[in-house]
Amino acid sequence: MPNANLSNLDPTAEPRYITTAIDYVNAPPHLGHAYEKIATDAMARFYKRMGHPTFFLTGTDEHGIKVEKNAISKGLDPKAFVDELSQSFKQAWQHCGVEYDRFIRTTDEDHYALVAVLWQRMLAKGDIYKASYTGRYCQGCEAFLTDRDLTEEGLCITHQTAPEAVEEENYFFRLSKYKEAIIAHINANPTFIQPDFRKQEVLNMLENLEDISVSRSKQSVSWGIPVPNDESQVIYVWIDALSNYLTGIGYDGKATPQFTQFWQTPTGEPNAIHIIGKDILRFHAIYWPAMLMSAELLLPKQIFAHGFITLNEAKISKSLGNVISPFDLTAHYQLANADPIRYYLLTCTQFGNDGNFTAEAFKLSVNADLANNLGNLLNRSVSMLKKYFGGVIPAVDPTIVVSSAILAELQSTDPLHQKVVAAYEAFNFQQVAELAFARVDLANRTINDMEPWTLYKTEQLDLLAVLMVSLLEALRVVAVWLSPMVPSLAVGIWSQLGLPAEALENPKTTFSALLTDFPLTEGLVTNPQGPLLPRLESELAGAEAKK
RNA sequence: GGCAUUGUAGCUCAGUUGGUUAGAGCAUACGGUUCAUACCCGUAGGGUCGGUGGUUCGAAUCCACCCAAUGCCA
Repeated sequence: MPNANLSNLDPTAEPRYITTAIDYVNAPPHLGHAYEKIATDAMARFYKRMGHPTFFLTGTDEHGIKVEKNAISKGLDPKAFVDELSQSFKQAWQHCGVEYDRFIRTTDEDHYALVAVLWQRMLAKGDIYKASYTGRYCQGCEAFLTDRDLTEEGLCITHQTAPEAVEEENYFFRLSKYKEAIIAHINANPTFIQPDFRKQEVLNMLENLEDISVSRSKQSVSWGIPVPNDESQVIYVWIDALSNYLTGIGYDGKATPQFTQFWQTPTGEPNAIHIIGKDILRFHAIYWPAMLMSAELLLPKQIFAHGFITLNEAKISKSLGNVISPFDLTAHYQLANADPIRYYLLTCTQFGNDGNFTAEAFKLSVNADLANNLGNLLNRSVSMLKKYFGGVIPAVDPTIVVSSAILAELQSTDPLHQKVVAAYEAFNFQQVAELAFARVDLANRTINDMEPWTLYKTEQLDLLAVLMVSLLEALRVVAVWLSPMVPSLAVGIWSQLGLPAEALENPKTTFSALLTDFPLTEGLVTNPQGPLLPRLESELAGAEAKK
């Protein structure tokens, strides 16, 4: 039995609770949804490799008028409708190698229970009160519209008409009460909101803060969690959706062990890291902390607002008809797995800024880095080992490594490993790749400089052996470093090196274990399997053609 | 209109507290190599660091103003 107190003594045992936003199940997942899940997955994998007890939550947001309308228009019960769509998100994440610890749905039973508990606690605190609300009512929908249901021009998406202002009685949350406390918290915790420039935006938003409506009448929206003790009202999106982070970590209103470990720690040290899109920063940086303060719970450690992925510089949207799914891309390029997509999305931009996907840039990036530099290095290295040493790791003379600075560097992990870790900690996937590929480049350069084919012909087998092992060692380590970003490719490298792929495949095997416990020892039989990743030659025929 | 962010080679970006000839990757041209996925290695061209004016012995780096793009707020 692990002892919670003992584990607290080890800094690497500090828990990490990392979450994505939950996606609204109105349409199937596309590249934009995938971007956030992949980045969060890479971070979760990184934390696990660092030895942190880590919990990675993602899921779907399933209530609201839009889902209700869509279900009805398809002749489906809302639950049946969301069951299907939610499933499509799960499948997409499996396809993308996104390995979450829980997939939460706002229609989950335990979530209904927690939302009711939370509501009553906020109510008891005096933070929820009834008042009249002026909503935007659409005649066509026969319902009040939310921000989600409106176009950028403020028109109803389904009917393209302007909604009329109608008054109804709703419950309100005393958001304004927490204004000063939130400002103080943001100022006292400089990394609470990331990237830095978003912090000022939030402080700006806080200047004019009003209470928010947190319920709707049942006549306007029936598909939602009912307000406790008031059958006429349904809980509106904020409390329902944001509290998924509490349900997801096993909170039921009482201090469960999991909740105590990952959220409400005895030390008061927060662990939760919310990865969200920049469009919902307001709700996470203001509404959510206020709700948590009201419920007297700890605030998250950090809220990271990432940018959007555009497609040929255009926003991905159904109305533009440029929606591409991860499935479309892997099918089109006949990819064995989604790692090339993961690699491109993670490195095409600094995490936090917007990124752009184009077929050309995708092809260049994947071919140059993954196929040419990395894949070809593996291929040429294991091929030479086969040719020169029958594919078996030879004995090496340790004095040769010491006397050759280049070979020593190829086999070293310090200080590069520390830099890789620092880059991950900073969500800087670009830099992780840059550092890993510096090692790949060094290996390729060394091959050219030392000409192993000449060493073979001139029978300098001792030096040749050290060179070959140094090259394979560089590959072994690069695979470890890149494994949070491109897990399948990393496993492919280890498998060709004859190393136990299942050790690398297991997200909980730590960096230190991977680096030290699985050396390339004399007699190890490698397993050449041809190119790690074929070069992408085909052009993306166009989103519309793929549908 | 208010508050911010960004503007560095064809493209994507690094440039720490101001200090030697402004860097990387990709792309382009030429050369080399042959173990390898027409790969890899090397060399070269290419930038008045958005503009103007200041501070300084010295500014991409600090200050002021202006221009452009973007985000949030109103």
